[in-house]
Amino acid sequence: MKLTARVEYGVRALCALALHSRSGPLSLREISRSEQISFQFLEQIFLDLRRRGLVGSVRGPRGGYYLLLQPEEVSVGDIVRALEGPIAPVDCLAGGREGEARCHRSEACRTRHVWEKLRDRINEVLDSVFLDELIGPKSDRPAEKAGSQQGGYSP
Amino acid sequence: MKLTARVEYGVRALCALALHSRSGPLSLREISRSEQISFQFLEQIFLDLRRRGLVGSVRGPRGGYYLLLQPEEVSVGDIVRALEGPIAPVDCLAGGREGEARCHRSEACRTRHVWEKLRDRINEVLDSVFLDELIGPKSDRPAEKAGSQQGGYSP
DNA sequence: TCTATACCCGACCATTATACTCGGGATTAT
DNA sequence: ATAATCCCGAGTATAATGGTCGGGTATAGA
Repeated sequence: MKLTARVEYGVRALCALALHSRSGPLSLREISRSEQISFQFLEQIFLDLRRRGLVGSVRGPRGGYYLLLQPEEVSVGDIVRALEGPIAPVDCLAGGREGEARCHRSEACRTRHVWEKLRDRINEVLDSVFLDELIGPKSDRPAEKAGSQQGGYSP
Repeated sequence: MKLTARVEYGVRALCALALHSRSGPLSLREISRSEQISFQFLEQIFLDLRRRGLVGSVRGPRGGYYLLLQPEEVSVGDIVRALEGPIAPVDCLAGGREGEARCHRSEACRTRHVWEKLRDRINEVLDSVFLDELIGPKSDRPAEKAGSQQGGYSP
């Protein structure tokens, strides 16, 4: 019952992006430094986030990533599913939609509805929190300043 | 966000125990066969279930395991926690109680309350389902019959 | 046009967790 | 005595995780 580091990093990184919204794209190098996340690992994570349509990218100097949606439109659930795939606490729940994919073992199906309920609650919780809540009210946020260059965190 | 096979097996095995309640202990050999779970893996699982006080054991021929509580007193959450330890979707939530164990990274704490909420909902769901619900109404249950001997499933 | 900065991406690697297996030992009904 | 059963530490094969590496390609600015 654990989330991966990918998800933790992804959420934190997208918070950074959300806080940076108005100042153009934010480079992975900067996120890596400010969030203390391995730069190369971050690259992997952002490839998925881009493929899943959560962020856009700009190449070249002064490039980086930016949110494709408003912070209040991106839920933690979106991030989790982008980085870990569909949430399914047990294997027999993964893949296929509700009706099909029934277990071959009738006994297992006794417990199936528990796992379905669990899956639904997990999705509900994760879908109820959005990036704008995570970064807090505007008054809370540090004034944006253009960060310094180079570096990149490596554990 | 996955439960382990240990938990799946544990829940199924305890259902078997619950269905067998009145007929004395049930041996792992029988559970292994009827639930198609590796016998030796089941042994490991039941060691934990016993240490955590969910089942009692009887050694020797005609021995086996039995529930220490009524089926309506054992929740799926009890089983999960017995077999996987306390539920904590991210590491910084594991160990230590509410107040202490705060993250060293202030940024991470922005997201902390999401994971706490998630953890609490997961526990709620798992604690709301009990063994008696899983095995269904009495009318549903197959009449108990003394199972045949020997065997033990191995994948 | 050159160069540095950034994203892009497949492949690799080390560590850990998982899902078992193995080889015994202790207990007890028959 | 025998055989069934639980008890238990240690080993093992596979997969997932959390990275790293070595190259691309695009592009802003000198």
